[in-house]
Amino acid sequence: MSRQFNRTLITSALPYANGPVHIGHLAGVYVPADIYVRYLRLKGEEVLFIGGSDEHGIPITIKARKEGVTPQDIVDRYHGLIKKSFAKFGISFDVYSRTTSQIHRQTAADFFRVLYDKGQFIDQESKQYYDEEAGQFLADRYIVGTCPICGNDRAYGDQCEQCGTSLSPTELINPKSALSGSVPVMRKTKHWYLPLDKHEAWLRQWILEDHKEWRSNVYGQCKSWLDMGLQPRAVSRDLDWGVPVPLPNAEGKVLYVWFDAPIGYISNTKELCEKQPDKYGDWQKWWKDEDTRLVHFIGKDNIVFHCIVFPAMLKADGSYILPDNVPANEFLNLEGDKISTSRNWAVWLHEYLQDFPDKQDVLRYVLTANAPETKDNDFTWRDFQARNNNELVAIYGNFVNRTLVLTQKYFDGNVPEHKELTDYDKEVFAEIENSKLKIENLLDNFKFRDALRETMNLARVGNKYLADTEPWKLAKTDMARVGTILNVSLQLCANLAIAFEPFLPFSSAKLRNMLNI
RNA sequence: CGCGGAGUGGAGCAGUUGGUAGCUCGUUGGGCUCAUAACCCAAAGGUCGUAAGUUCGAGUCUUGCCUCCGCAACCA
Repeated sequence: MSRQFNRTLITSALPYANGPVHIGHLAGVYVPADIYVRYLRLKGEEVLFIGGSDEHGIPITIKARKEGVTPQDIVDRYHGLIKKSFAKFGISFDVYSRTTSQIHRQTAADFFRVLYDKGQFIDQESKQYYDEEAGQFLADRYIVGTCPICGNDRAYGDQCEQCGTSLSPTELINPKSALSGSVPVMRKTKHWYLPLDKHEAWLRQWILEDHKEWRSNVYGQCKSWLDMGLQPRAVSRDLDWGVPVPLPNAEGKVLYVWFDAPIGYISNTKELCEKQPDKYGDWQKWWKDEDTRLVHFIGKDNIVFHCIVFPAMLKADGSYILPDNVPANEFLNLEGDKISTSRNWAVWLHEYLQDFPDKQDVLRYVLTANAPETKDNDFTWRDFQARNNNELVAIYGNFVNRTLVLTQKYFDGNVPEHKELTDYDKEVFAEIENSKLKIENLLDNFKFRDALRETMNLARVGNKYLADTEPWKLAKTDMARVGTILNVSLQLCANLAIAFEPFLPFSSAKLRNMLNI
């Protein structure tokens, strides 16, 4: 865990391209990932930040069917919107691509083929409901019927939401397809499975023994799965939207999105490296060199896929490195209610950008200060306003403003030289150095909320310094001392611009511009 | 049914191996006036979801229960 690496590969969960992205996505995954990446870049480390849209899977086909357009239309629309939203918020991906790209389809198919040739899959026939009208097999979720326990007539094939009972589709009374409303029939189908049970032993050692430092939510979830015993997991689906299974006699079969999507991290890396080999080098050094540190930023709903399934896939191939950490966040609620795309209960990023143009840093600040790192948190507009007014503007903004105004007033905007330093002045510099160490330590441990608070404390030091030294009074008697005080304050501002850069990149750019650094 | 995470002053969060409960915001009072909806100082405010247990002593350990979120292997 404390070993040294030469470079870091950061991935952030691929957002599913069936809708726009909202503040929950930002708070849970993209802002923390971006802070971490910017921090590593500031330290001069070699780092790559991978993002992209997840564009396959059943829900996209259903949305397309509903709207009477093609799945490609749907993902084109949302991929564009999502990519633009992230760019506007300063999420500094080195690449943001998509799983419908040619290079991804090839990479995913090759990945499957390698595992197949190595005998890493088992295949198995099963019976499954088929919608003859829609012409496709139905996932449990898309079969609706009456719950045999409570009589709810809107129970799903996997679960009744009214009584909470988990069901199998065959238990439903009067099952109907959620797609067409027709009565589904049973059909035989064949699928390939990744036998996770065969990977259990090393997963157990790797996670439970070698990665005790993972966050408690992540570690606990993994332990739970391992203790229950892993089962083979299907990696293909009967669908016409996805990466075709690269085998003869596999018509109508595509790779399961959860097999396909994480490979997107690899194909997007490949795409970037092949486009700019001089800058990024060979993609394989990022995925197959033991000196590379791999970190996945995700939400809590993705833990099992990133900690168990994807590592098992990588291990089954044998030539890949495994993630060193998976800092998963919990969820963000909105005004006391869970965020929901289907109920349209969310703050959509593209709408925020319209309502609050050039206020990206404010949202980045609020979402980090209240990040759901250990439990679900609530986002409220009241809190948003309070944090902006009372913290961001009042503490940080005001300190910078005070310093600049005083410098303008007494030294025509030129940086005054400092004379002899008092103990207090030296204390301020010591405080800067001390904060730097603390902030770095917190960021190294993915404690972004605490790191931001510590950074804000440094701005507090500045306000207190001005209040205590009172340069506006000294201006009448001792201009040299005033110069020293402002010199110290300006240096503090410069350090704040750097310390805040990972959190508030737009503000820092502005401040550096003002300070001419 | 099961498994994981969480439940700490008005709000949001910390609380390392058990030993007088901390931080930010808000509130109240004071100071200051260079400053952007200011800043600085001080105070009030919590028997740590609940019931029991272990202990000289528990927010911190054990057990039961309640609430919220996630997972539960074909939603992503």
